[in-house]
Amino acid sequence: MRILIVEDDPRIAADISAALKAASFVTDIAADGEDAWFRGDTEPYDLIVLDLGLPKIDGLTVLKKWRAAGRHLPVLVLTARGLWAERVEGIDAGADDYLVKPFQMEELVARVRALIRRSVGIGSAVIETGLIRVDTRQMHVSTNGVHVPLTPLEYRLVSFLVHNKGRVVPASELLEHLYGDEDAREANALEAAIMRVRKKLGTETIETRRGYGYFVADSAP
Amino acid sequence: MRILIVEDDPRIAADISAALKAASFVTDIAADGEDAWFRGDTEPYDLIVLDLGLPKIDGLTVLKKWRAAGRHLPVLVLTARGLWAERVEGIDAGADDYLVKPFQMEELVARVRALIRRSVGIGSAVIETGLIRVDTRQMHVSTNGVHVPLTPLEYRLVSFLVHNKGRVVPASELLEHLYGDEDAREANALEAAIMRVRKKLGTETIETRRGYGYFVADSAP
DNA sequence: ATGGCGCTGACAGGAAGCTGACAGTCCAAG
DNA sequence: CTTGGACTGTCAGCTTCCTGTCAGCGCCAT
Repeated sequence: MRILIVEDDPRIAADISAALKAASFVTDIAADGEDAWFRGDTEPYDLIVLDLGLPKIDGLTVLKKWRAAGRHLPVLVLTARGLWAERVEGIDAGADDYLVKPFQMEELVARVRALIRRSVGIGSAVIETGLIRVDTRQMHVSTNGVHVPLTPLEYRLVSFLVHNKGRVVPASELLEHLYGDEDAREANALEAAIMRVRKKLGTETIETRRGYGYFVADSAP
Repeated sequence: MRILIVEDDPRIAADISAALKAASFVTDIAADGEDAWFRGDTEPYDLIVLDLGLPKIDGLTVLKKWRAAGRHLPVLVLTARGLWAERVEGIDAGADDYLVKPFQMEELVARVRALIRRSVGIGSAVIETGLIRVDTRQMHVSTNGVHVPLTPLEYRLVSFLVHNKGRVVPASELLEHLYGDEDAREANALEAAIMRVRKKLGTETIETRRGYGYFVADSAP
């Protein structure tokens, strides 16, 4: 899962980024409205954390532009304490959730997880398919009730596929969502990762649809 | 389905081409207006993605020439951000849809699919005939509710025939739309493909009209 | 009946994907 | 600062599957 953090204070941005990375997300940072607008239009993020006070272009304006262009990805808005006007405007502009500054990182991470789940139509923090079970809060994956330790990359891969269970996910899409824009990888890196996951979770968990991508079956069709 | 990409930046052209190929389209690329004009006049494309800023002949001029010559295939125009004048001119010149640069590939692919459906008079992303059902977004084909896995070529074939259901499609036309101009094939390759599809979906799904071509029955006559 | 169009099974070249080995990088412990 | 281990990208070789070609057969229309 790849997240764009839009925040002009580099310290806060770094903090948020660290917290989200620890929660197995991939993050990019945009420090001003112009950059944010461009990236949000170009890259396929799963969520955007948007601070409103920004140089060049205001956060709300950027949000409105995205919505006008048809971007429907979840946006979590960070707003200064007590500015109710901002909040109302945010709702109108198409924000999906808010967090009032200052906030606890834990809280932010929890909301991000919930928003992403909601955006793919999953209610619970524990996602199950016929073969595996992913606890998104603990970042635990288990087969037959047995916990299987995964490396960060492996977990990101499994998590993304499970969030998109029942759908064939093209390799290109996986690459885009598993890696930030600074570390583009070749397709083979993905194949290697898939193989490593299969070794741990079993060959059947991830199916290959030759020519299309990878597929994780949904338990309840 | 065969698509002409008119774009002078080779990187962007390659990106678009890759995205469309992943969505089971066949693509050719034209890097300047002159080449675009010639190909658009010569080859039977199902859609054209047209960038406006081009060497030799301007994109709008090319579009106008095509329209003047009576070509009515769908054209998706790529326009630079904020150039409203271009947009208005594009409408006048006969563009069917726009996309403002920069954009997400997903969005482009979605619009291309929609335009192609519209051009054959189909509203939904799921096309059904009496015997089969094609989900163009997931690239799924099913008979009697059962998903039938198809190889890329097989899917392209079925997709094209289903988009043209109720009409006899000559073999020559199939060849032109299933393959790019770089990889021309003999007629027998098509026959082999037809046979493979029939093995998977049933002999009745594709009828042979000897001397004329192939035919997929429409469900609602 | 017969010529030709279309069908079919076999085969092979090549592409897509898999796998094991290896090495560079990063981080934590000493 | 050094060392060791975990993680992961890259490479090379291999396997599997896709698909075009060929050769031969069957069936339809005249």
